[in-house]
Formats: sequence, C-alpha cells, structure tokens
Amino acid sequence: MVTSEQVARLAGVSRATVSRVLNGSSNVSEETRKRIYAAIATLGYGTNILTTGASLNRSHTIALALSSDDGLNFTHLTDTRYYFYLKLLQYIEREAAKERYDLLLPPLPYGMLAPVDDPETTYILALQTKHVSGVIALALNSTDPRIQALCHSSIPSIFVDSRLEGTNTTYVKSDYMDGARQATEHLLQLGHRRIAFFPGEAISIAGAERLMGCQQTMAHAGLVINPNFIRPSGWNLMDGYQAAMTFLNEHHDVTAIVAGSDMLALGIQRALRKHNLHVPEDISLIGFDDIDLSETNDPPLTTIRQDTQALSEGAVTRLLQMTRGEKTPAPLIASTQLIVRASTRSIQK
Amino acid sequence: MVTSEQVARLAGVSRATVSRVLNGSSNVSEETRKRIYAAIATLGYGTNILTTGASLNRSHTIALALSSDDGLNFTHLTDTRYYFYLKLLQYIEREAAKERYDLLLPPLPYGMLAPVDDPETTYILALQTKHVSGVIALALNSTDPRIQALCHSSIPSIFVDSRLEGTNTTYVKSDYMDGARQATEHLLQLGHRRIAFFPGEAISIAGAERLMGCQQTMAHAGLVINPNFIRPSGWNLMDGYQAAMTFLNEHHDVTAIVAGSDMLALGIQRALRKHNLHVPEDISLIGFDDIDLSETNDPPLTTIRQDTQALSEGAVTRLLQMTRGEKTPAPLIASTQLIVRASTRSIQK
DNA sequence: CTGAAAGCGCTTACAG
DNA sequence: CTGAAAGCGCTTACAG
Repeated sequence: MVTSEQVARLAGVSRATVSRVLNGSSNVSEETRKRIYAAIATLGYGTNILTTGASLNRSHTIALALSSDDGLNFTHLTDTRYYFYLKLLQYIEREAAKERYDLLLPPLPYGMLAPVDDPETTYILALQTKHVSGVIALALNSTDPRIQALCHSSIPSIFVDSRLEGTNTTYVKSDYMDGARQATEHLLQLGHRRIAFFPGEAISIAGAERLMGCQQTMAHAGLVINPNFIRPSGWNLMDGYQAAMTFLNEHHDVTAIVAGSDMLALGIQRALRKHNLHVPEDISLIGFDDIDLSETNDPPLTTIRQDTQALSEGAVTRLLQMTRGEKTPAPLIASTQLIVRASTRSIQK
Repeated sequence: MVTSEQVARLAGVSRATVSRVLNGSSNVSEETRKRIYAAIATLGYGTNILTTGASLNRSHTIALALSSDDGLNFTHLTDTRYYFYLKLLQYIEREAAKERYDLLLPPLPYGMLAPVDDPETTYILALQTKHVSGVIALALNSTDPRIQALCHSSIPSIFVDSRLEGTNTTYVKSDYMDGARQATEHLLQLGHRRIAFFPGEAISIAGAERLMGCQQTMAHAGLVINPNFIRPSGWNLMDGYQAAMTFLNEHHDVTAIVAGSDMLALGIQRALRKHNLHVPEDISLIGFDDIDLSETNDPPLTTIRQDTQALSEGAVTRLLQMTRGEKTPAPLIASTQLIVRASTRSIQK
C-alpha cells in the first residue's frame, strides 16, 4: 500500500500539501501540483478511505434501507412486487457513483456487544457507528418502528414512495394521482365505461393515490364505479392473478382493467388467459411503472411510465444536500407519462 | 457520538481494556468485564468502525463484482437473465451478515485523481484503497480484463459460475453436468426421444456444461441428437422466446424441450403458446435453477433446483477463510435436484 | 489481568 | 503557497 507520505517524499513536499491537491484546495502552486500528480501516477497511489474517514468522521457511503418482513435488508428483493424498485436501485447507484458515494447494503447492527433493547435504537446506532452519510429507503413498510426512528434521527434520509418528512428527511415519489388519471382517461377516450380497478395495496401510498386518481377521473366523467369493480390486493404477480381469478369467477362483465402496477397486470393477464379472455380483443389492460417486462409482454403493455431517472437523481441530490448541511429540500413529485402500446384498444371496433 | 474513552472512564478502566472486552480477549477479569458491559449499555456505545478499520487496515466489507456491459456494477441486474443471481445475492447477504460483514456494491474508482491508464489496475486499486476484505463475483463476463487482474491480485475472491482459480481465488458452482443429466433422464424415462435443447449461452460455463450433460445422457441411452435440435441463445426470457420462435417456424417435431434456465423456459413457453402448443399436453418443458417464478408458472415448471443456500454459504465461508490467511480452499461443486412439477408428462397418454 | 504508549494514514486549523 | 503539529477513535504489542 503506497501512502501519501511516499508521494510527498517523491514530490519533495509535505503530506499536508499532497492532501491539499487531492482535495482540490486552490492554495497550491501549479508547479508543485504538477510534481505531486506525477508522483501519484508513478507510484500508483490511491487515498486510503479508511483513514480519511477516520480523520473526517464520514464514510462517503449511502446506506440502503429496504423493507422486508424480517428487518430492513436485501431479502425479498426478488419478489416480483419489488421489480420496479430494483430498476430504481440501478439508477440510484449510478447517481451515487457520479458523486463518488458508495452504496452499502443495509447494515446489520454489529460492533455492539450489548445492543440496546429496542430495535429502532439499535438500528440507528448501527447507522451511526458506520458513519453512513445518509440513507435512502426503498419499498419500505412504513409501520416499521425503525423508520420512524430514522426519521427523527439526525441522519439524513430520503424515502421513496412515502410521505415522511422531518428535519433531515424528505421524500421522492411519482405523481400517482395524475398517472392514474392518465390511465383512466386513456380508457375513457377509447370508449370504455365498465372498468375494473386493481390498485394493489390500497393502504399504501402508491396504491391509495393511484386508486384515488382513477376514482376522481371517473367522477369527473360523471361515472360511478361499481364498488365490486375495485379489487385491492398485494403487489406480487400472483396477487394480481388471484384477485383477478376471484373477480372473473363472479362473471363481472368489464371491458377494461386498470392495474396498479405492471407486475399486477401480468398476473391479471394470466387470469384472463385462464378464462379464455384475450388482451386487447376482449379486455383492455393498462399497467403502471413501465418495467422492462412490459415492453416485451405479449401483447406489449400499455402503461404509465415512472421517471426513474428523475426519481433517483432527485433522491441522491437531495440526500447530498442534507449531508452538506443545507436546509432540508422539498420533496420531489415526478411526473408520469402514458405509454400506449398494444394492450388497450378502442371498444367499438 | 459516545467513544470508548467515555466508556472507559465510566467503568474506571483504560481504553485498552474496553477494547479488549469488545474484541473478546480472554485476559479480562469477569468483574471488570461486567462493569464495562454496564457502562456500554448505559451509554449506548457502538464501536466506530471507521477508526477501527483505520487502526486495523481492514473494513469488514465484502465487495460485489457484477458483470455488465459498462463495467462491474449493479446495472442490468434487473435483466431477466440475472434473476437467479439476485436470489443468490440475498442468501450471500444473509451469510455475510452472520459473520458481521457488510456488502458493498461494486465500488467505482475514486480517491484517485490521476488514475492509472489501464482499467484493471484502476479497479484493483479501488478495491485496495477501500480495503475490502474480499470480493464475490457474480454473473460476470469472464472476458473482462479486470477479472483476470482480480484473480492475480492478493485480494481474496470467489467466483460464482466460473472456474477461475488462483492463489487467493476459488469458485463455487452447481454440478451443471449432473443437473442436465437428471433433466434429460427424466424426459427419457417419460418416453421422450425427440428432444430439443436450448442451453442458453453455449460459450458460458453454465451453458456449456448443461449442454454437455444432456448430450452425454442421450449418448448413454444410445440416442443421437439432431444438430438442428440444439439451439443456443442468450439468457434473457426474450432470447428464449426468439430462439424458440425460429425453431418452431421450421416445423421441428419434438415432444420435449430442455431449457438452460427457467427464465429461458418461460420465454420458450411463450413461443409455444404463439404456436398454439400447450405445455405439457403437446410438449414437455423442463427448466433449470428453480427460480420462484417457476413454481407459480402455469403450469408449474419442472426444473433442476440449484442449492442456493449451499452456494452462498460456500462462497462466504471460503472467502473468509482466505481473509484469515488460511490456504486457498477447494472449489465447491453443489449438487442439484430434480423438481418434478406439471410441465413434463409421459409421452404415451 | 491491566495501563501507557505508539501507530493506522489521513486532514485541517495554525503559523509563517 | 507551504510545513509542523495535533487530532480522528480505535487496537495491539510491550511492560509490569
């Protein structure tokens, strides 16, 4: 391991000066700066981030908080319901990398021989002892007490698909209401009137807002929704499948279905197939999210695209602002976009 | 932030002693040990891992190396072809957590103002400056020069689905040959003779070994495979779909298909559906991996299960052995298991 | 069984 | 513009 000491010696300066050029201080003469660069190059020097962190008490690391039944870790991320979040994670990684931050998978508490009793304090302590710069929470179960603790702690945090705010907490989400409005209006314009809604988890922000957007749009059009046509469920593909099977077994006669997510739509389509109903010939189907499976689906799925890029950039940017001590940024409500593909069609044809 | 200094003061001992009990040294009297525990509990102390790392020059962190076109990062992990690896990642995380190691998403090089020219050196340097304990490489493209560099470096590394070995490198994989044998024999026992093989990427270890297992088994049974019945492709669902569409357009008359992965099988099934062929009535279909989508598929997919638990435990265990300086462990070849579900059936019915 | 001291490699006031 | 010095909080020989 080559150290800054060696670089300094080779360049004929002190370690302090090496450190200065590494950190972009302006107070270094162009001439010595060059000498130092040269020394770095020939020696193949890289800053030891462990000791840098020790000196500065920061890790340049963003922790991820992911919801799961047994804590806040990576487990269950392959559940079909999290497919969209996985994509978001990619983008977040890219954005973090631009700023030279590493992503840390949710740390388990350790280094604590005598952990405090309550899990929330333990969680915060784990975050603190690792000196994470902040945390981005995805796909979380907001009933988890650790979430509340995080929100009230001094650790900067960003919540995705939530509405938690606090001194060092803000959130980032898509405009679900408007997305649902676009989906519903699209079907209305195609002449559909008997529409079923499978909003996903009606108690979640995502599900609740999407459903509300649909309802408002229907109301605006002077239409009332048959309560039987609203079918909440979980977010997994099979949840959609089962909800749709139940629905179809009751012989409901609809011409279109709005799904709370693309994954749900895939499950619903499977149920339709079981009932020998074809998309879009017999029933139009529209999803939400625009995951990559939607484009390759048969037929390609009409959906509401979330702006993954804006969401992830917004999340990282806001987090780093808080890290720098700037005042807590306002939430980001990203706009959505209707992507018309082949799973919806006009009713009169 | 409460420090060990404060704990020491409260317990009436020196920092050295606090450090000793924290690190499980035996040379501490039971009495002072208790006092220190008490102090830790009342103060809510957690070890500062940044400074611990600085002192010890280790990070207790395992870096992940993930293949992608543009480097070794998280990107593309949502590709359908990586679905199985995602599941593996969960298990690896769990195993790492048991040993109190954190998982670091692949670090981009930073802290290097004057990066060395070649990317492989840069990559190794990034790993070194972050003092990662080791790296686990998943789903990698073995042509990446960084992989070779990693293999030749002193950083302990584990490769999944590879055969790279070195001083500080070993690998972990399933017994693909035997898995393919089980799959083929299963079909043979059901009376199938005209069987098509979609092995995935024939140049990859996973694809090549699976294909070879099939071929050997057929040969053992005294059967020759029509070369037209071997259809390599990529690993994505759509790759399977397209390969199968091409195959079916040529009107090949087979009664069963062995797919190189479950994801491929799902794509193949989609193509069959397009051709109005039903599984298993018209064609038996068997996959590989046993991802969770297989069980919920319609019909539930017969497949060869990989032992995810054994693979991930084997990977982490081996990595930590190397970290401790033990001699490079032997590779792990995990056994596979035939899971019979509803996508295969006897030919005479 | 325990403490005083040196060291991990870096950064940042403080002087000049 | 540059260096000497102190500090980040921990760990581990070295003594006793």
